[in-house]
Parts: sequence; C-alpha cells; structure tokens
Amino acid sequence: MASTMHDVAKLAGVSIKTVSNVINDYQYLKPETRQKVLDAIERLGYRPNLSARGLRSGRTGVISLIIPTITNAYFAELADEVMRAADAKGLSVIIEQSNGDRDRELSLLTGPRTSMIDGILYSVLGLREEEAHLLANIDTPIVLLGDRIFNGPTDHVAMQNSASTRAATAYLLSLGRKRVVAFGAHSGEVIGSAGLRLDGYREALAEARVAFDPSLVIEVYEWFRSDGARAMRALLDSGVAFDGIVAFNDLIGLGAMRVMQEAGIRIPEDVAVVGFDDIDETRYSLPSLTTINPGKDEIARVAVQFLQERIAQGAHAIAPREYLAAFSLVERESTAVAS
Amino acid sequence: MASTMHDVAKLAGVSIKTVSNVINDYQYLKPETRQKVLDAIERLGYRPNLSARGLRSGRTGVISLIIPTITNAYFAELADEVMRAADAKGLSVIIEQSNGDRDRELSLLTGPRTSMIDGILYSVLGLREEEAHLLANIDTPIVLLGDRIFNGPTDHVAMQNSASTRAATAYLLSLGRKRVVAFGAHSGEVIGSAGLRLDGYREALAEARVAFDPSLVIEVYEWFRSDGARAMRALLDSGVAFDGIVAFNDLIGLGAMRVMQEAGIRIPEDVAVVGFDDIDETRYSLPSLTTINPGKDEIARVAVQFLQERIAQGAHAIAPREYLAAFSLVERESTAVAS
DNA sequence: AAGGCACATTACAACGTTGGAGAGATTTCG
DNA sequence: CGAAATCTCTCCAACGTTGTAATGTGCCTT
Repeated sequence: MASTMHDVAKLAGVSIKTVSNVINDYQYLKPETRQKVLDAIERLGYRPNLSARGLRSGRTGVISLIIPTITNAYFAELADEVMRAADAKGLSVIIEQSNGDRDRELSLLTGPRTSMIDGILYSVLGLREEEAHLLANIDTPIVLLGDRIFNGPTDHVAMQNSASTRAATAYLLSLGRKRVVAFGAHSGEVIGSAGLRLDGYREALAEARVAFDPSLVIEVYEWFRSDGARAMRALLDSGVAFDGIVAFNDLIGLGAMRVMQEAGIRIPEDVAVVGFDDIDETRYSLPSLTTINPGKDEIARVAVQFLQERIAQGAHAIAPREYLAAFSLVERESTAVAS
Repeated sequence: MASTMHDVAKLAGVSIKTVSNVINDYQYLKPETRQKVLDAIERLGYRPNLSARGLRSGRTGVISLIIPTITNAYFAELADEVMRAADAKGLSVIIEQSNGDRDRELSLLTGPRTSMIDGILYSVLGLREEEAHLLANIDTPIVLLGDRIFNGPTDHVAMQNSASTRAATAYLLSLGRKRVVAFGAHSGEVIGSAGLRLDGYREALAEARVAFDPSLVIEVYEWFRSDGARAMRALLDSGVAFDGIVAFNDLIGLGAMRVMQEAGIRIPEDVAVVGFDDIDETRYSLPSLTTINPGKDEIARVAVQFLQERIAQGAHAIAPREYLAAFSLVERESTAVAS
C-alpha cells in the first residue's frame, strides 16, 4: 500500500539510511544525492510512518492538552492558541477533557495513551496542590497551566490572577463605585482562580481604604452562564445593595448581566460590570463587557515552548519554572463612564 | 524506564505472547494464567506502547477531527460530542483546524500525520463538491461532515438544513410575521449550509403562499457575531422593513439582535428572531434565542460509529452512506408570543 | 488405545524507522 | 607526499508489539 523508505531507497538507488538522513536533514549529504531522494519521495508520494518513528526514536510529535471542557469558551480559545503554537513547531495536539475530575486527570496523566505522547499541557482543576508531588513520579514531560498548583515539581504557566483582579477592582473604585461585588468566590479556597482573584479584590479595597464587606462576596461554584444567572437572582432577592461587579469570569458576568437587565437594572448606569477572560463574546454582548485579557496567547506560546524544551532535555532535567503572562484591562460599555 | 511486555512476561513466568494475549482478551487463557499476568502488570505499572502496537497492527486508536476552527461554539460543542463518542469506544481524538482553507484541508487529509491516525472525521468547508473525487484516492477511512459535499465517495453525516430552516421560517409565518428576513445567505451558493438553508426558507414561503422578496435575503459571508452585527447595521441603514429573522446561525443572530436593540427595536415584539445551532449561549442571551437544534450529539455519535466501521472493514469496503440527523425547534423568548 | 478435537501456551518473524559504528572517498595541511 | 581530518554513505541492530504457525496438554470418542 503506502510506500516505505525501502521503496524510496530502491528508486533513488541509495541505502535506506540515506533516505532517513535526507528526511532528518543530516548535514553531510551531497546536494545531488539529496535531490535524487527528494525526487523519489515526491514520485512515490512517500510519507514517513510516525508509529515506526515513534517506536524507534521515542518521539511521536504529539502532545496532549488536558482541559476541563472544550465547550467553555476560555478553554476553546486557549486550545486554539495552543494548537497554533504547536503547529508552528510541527506538533500535533490531542485534547482530553477531564471535567475537572481528579481521578480522570490522573489517569490521563498516566494512562496508556501517554505512550504515544511526547508531553502534556495539563490545565489543573481536580488535583489539589498538596498532591502535586504525585507529578514528580511521572516521566512524561508536563507543563502545568491554571491556578491550582504553584511551585510544583515542573514548569507552570499562569495568568496574574491577583494583580489583574486587583486592577479591575481598583478601576471600578476609581469610577466612583462604592459597593463592588466580588462575584464568583469559592469559600475557603486559598489558592485557585477564585481564591487568588478574591485576594486581588481585597488588596484593591485595602489600597483604596474601602472597608471589606463580606456580604458583597458572592459564591458561584460553577462558572457557567447559568450559575452566574442563578447567583445573581439570589443576590437580588437578598436585597444587598451594590453598584459594581467584578465577575471572576466572563460567563458568570454575562449570566449576571442578563438577570440584572431583566430586573430593570441599567448597566453601567446602576451597576458597572467587569469580567475576566476576554472571550470573544464579551465584544458582542449588550452591553459589551469590560474584561481582563489574561494573555491566553502568551500563555499558550510559553507553555508549548517550555514543554518542548522539557521534551528535548528530559522530563525532570530542567528546574521548575514559574511564568506569569502579562494581562490588560479591556474597557468596554459595561463600565463606560456616562458622557 | 517504562516496563515492557518482556518485563511482565518474566515476572509472571510466561511468554511475552501470553502477555499480549491477556491484554487483547484472547479467548483461550486459563483464568489462573490471566490473573498471574494481570498481577504482574499491576505490580510493574505496565502500559502498552501504542507506537509499537500501531506499527505492528496498523491501528493506533487515534482519529482526527478536521474542523474550521474550535473557537466557533458550534464546532467546540461538536468536538465535545465527538470526543465523548470516541472516548466511549476507546479512541483518542486529534483536532486539526483548517480555517476552511482548501489546501490546508487536503494536506491534513494526506499529510504525514495521517500515518498515525486510523481515520478522519472531516468537516468540509474549503473543498468543493466537484472535487469530491479527490477523496476517493485517499486510503485513510474518512467520514464527511457538514453541508458542502453530498453523495461523495464516502460516508456523510449531516443535519437537515433545508427541512429545519423551512420549519423555522414556517414557525415565524405561523406567528403572523409578514416580512421574514433570511439572514446569512451566500449569493450564488447552491449547496453548502447557506444555500440549503435558503432553500428551506423559500420552500416555507411557497408553502404559505407568501411572495419571495429578494430584498429580504441578506448576505453575511462570515458567520461570526461581528459579521451579523455589521450586516444588521447595513440592513437598518437600507430602510427595508421586516418583522422576523431567520438567522442562518446563532452567532450572526446574536450579533444582529444586539444591533437591533441598540437601535431601539424590541425583540420579539417588533422583530422575532430564530437562530440555528442551539449553542449554549442562546439559552442565556437577552432575550434568549429561539433556535434550531440540529442534532449535534446524534451527528457525532453516528459519525464516529460509521468511521469505526470503516476502519474495521477498510476505507473503501463499505458503500457510501448518507445520514441526516433529527432536528428540533427550540422555542425561547426571541419569538415568544406576547401574553 | 489411538485418533481427534478443543484448549493453552510459545517461538519467531515482522511492522518501518533511526542510532551507532564504521567504511570509503575526498580534502586539508604540515 | 603522507597522515589526519572531513565528508558521504552504508550496514546492522534495535525499538515493543502482534500475526502466524507450531507445540503441547488433556479429554472424549470409537
């Protein structure tokens, strides 16, 4: 069926190893020989068998990306950036959905499929920080993403959760908002996106000498639209007054906006809203949503780069690195100053 | 490093082939032997090397999914369904983004990476129907998705574009709407999502004996939110009157809604809107968007099933099949009858 | 008691590639 | 001008698995 190196070698009149050398850009090759081989490859439509290469060399050119779910726009956009960055380096990406389930995450990190994978970009959700040592025993190169595990046994690329949420909060305060809601907290969480973002919120308050009011911290456990909508309904029912919202992701912010608008609350006049993630949709919601751009593209680029270095040098050959991407506040209508 | 079958065989005191037999559920095995091997596997943490298996058996357990872009919610949700369906059958999925570029699609179908893939789910966008014969020469099993190529040389799983758009249009007419816009046409396109949906629109008009008005057919070439917004701005500027919209996908429908609302048009009172795709977001937009659920889950399930059969029996061993998934109209606020 | 059959396991080769080592050929340079 | 260095290519083995075929067992039949 498909032609092999043997066929190419025979047609070009060289040894099979020379064909291999041409393909792998070995430096000592007569241009003439190289051309003969190239012609034969072209003529036969030869394509290397990656399984064989993988078996022999131990490299498959495939990395996997473990994320909670691709249907969340943030992760879809992250996956997009990762695939672009990987493609630029000739790597393929297998996406694995974990649903944030700890056991599933672990089995994806160690399961049979890892044998056809050079490395893993692991967006941590289920695994706890105190379990991070489990990663030290895995001999597949791993780069961690997300906000659950810092200073683990391998590279970690993340966004600046505290600093950016602090900037978002400070921005609302600077607009004269007095009662800003932290929308999306997970009670008791210290680390993790929710915990870190809440830190940033509190820092901004402290800096502005605004008293912290626990009734303005709203729990939203899952971060989908419907969860934001539900939490906002409860908040409105509770009668707590507020004039600004820092939503810990765009989706719950959008869900909350929707409920507020149904209740006749004007945005931004009555309540100004800032989201987090800068997903595409925030540009087209009504009103468009001011949000934090956390630097997905940079995260993807750096993570793939780190992973590639780790693949080249060995899973544990490089001391763990921490990298925080640059963020920016994208101002849109949901916080527009009245004109 | 990682243990191999040899290690397992040695520990269990059997031949390497017996280990292989255990793993592949060979029928003639003493329960006792099987258990010994299983114990050894457990103890060594043995995991089969998929590259070696792929090389020897010709199967890797990986399929690829070619889609235009994962950042489009429809494709993200489709990919999600495909990964679930594949996972249930022990298959991994490599996602490849084509951006709808014909040449890139072709190179993904034939490139080197196909050697590590058992089959391809190909969501056609760039390739033209008259080029479908090109697929006949590819020896990787392929199942086609989408609305560009019908009756091609291999299986095709699609949604009922005409019938469902016809139902959506008929529904708006049944609500008493007189001037329904077909929003998202591609002029000159006969086949393809836009062409087929326009057919359905015209059929519904004919059936209801409503005259076709070309000024109500609006071109929207790309189908992202911003394109819908732009097209709606142009439509409003043109002064053409309308009281209903059948948007050819949800995103342009949402973009259009947003522009209408800015212009003070009430939905559904002034204009009723139906979308297409039933992406998650339509549940949470303001107003929530009535839409066509095209049966993504069924499409994914059937497509994976077809592909698996084709992998088992040979790329061209099965006569091409056409499968159309069931659709449904999901009624939400954007067409709610005033109460 | 010998042949037949189902069961249980094994030996060996092969999948297509690359790493390592080395054999010729050619060039460089003291 | 000869030895060393550089270049070009080839041979062989090995990666870890599975397909094929063969070799044993034991039990049932006649």
